[in-house]
Amino acid sequence: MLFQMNTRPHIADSINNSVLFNGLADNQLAELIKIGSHKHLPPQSILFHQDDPATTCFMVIRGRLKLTKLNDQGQEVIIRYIDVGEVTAAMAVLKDSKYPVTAQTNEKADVIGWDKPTMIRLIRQYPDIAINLLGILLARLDEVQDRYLELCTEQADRRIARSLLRFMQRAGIKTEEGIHIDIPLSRQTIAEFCGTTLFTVSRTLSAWEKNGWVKSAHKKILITNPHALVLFAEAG
Amino acid sequence: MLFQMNTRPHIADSINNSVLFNGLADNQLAELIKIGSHKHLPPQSILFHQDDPATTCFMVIRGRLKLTKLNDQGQEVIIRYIDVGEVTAAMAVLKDSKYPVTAQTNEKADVIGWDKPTMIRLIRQYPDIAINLLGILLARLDEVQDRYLELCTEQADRRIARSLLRFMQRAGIKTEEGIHIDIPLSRQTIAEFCGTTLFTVSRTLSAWEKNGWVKSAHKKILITNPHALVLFAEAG
DNA sequence: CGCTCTATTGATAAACCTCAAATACAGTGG
DNA sequence: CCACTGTATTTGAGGTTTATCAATAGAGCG
Repeated sequence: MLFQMNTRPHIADSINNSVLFNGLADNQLAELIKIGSHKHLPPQSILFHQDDPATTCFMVIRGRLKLTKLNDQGQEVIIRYIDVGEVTAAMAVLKDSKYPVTAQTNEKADVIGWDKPTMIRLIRQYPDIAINLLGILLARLDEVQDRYLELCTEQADRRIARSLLRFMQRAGIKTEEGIHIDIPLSRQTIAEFCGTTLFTVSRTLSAWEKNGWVKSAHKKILITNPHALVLFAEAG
Repeated sequence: MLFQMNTRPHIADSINNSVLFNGLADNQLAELIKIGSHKHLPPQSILFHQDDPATTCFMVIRGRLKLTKLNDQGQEVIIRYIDVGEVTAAMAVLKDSKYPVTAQTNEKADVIGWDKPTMIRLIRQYPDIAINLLGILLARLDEVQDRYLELCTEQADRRIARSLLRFMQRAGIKTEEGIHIDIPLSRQTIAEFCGTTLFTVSRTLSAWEKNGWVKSAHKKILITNPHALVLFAEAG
């Protein structure tokens, strides 16, 4: 176990810093790493599809998962991103529950999966996991409800601003030029996240680039004036 | 306890049929009824406000709560309804978590509240409660995400159709004329539920009334052709 | 009966989507 | 290194949806 933790320090770190397994001892975490099924995902691959929902709970060890939903016409909407140390398909734990979302990668990623019986056993063994899971779900419910409110009441440019700020909070890296968002974000991707079209996103970002609020180049976004963006998002 | 259960059969029924307390024995339920703080809510009253989030978990015993969110400009959006036997503000259980929504009544309602220490004690005593709560949260997360998808990708009339169908599922009563929705639904209310305006709802319902799909009269909605509504919602 | 809240309907305008065409960019294989 | 190819992005024109505003009518309630 120690060997594993030394050769793959990122795995132990991810699990150790995860909210789900918060409170567990080191040897318990090592056990988790051992019993989980490790999976490497190449870029643009699908971990599970909404038409065939996961029965396994996954934690991201490296990279990032994109959780999406498709409607009848095949239009895609981004529900959220799952970062390192975060879990998805935790509902595989619960009997009779389906959670129709699709998880895919933009860039290569590694995940650990624990199947239903294992998760149930884990929860019985460490009841804190259930409590942690409750907290995670509540945070996500709250976030989606916030975005639902925004989608209902705000217009596209403000939703785009809020989306950028959300991405910034999740994956922002400070540079001397500004805050760089460390996710490859196409116009299409941003549009799918906040419910608009890539054209509207393009026009809006062009305008903000003229204002000096952002700088963008092919899937890379740099926020040069976060303050202005916040003011715009909140007050118009 | 038996006395209480006999004089207020609806309370015991509500708790007994609740998902949250599923699996608990009768005497345990009676205990819950006893230790909870009972509250009667007149129509149009606010149980808790998003600016002052609840620290108590509430279960609806009679009537129905409306959960809403307000944005900066005071525009209201309906997150969901909490029916008899359902709970809200369950996050009061978790330390450090805030859940900024407003719970209010349209018509008079009764609720039982359990404060944070009580809920924590209950969960420790009956771990099934945490599992049940997980299931409830997952179902709600899924529902909001569905509506998020719809709001992103579908236009107003189809969202209205889907909203009516959701209300029908929750509060539909079969009559010889059709299915009556047993919630007072104004045009404004429907609009706040699916992210449009009362004018669009009014026009849409007028059109459907001409089609013979629905019949409506002052906050009362009767769905006379559910099948047509389903077809319209799914296929356009 | 009058007051207030709700609903209808029309006219207008704004936001934003759709489509088209041009340009820029990244990666690939010669 | 360069042409080639497919993907991203930009920008414009035009059209549709839907919000906004206004004016009126109806329903419920004291």
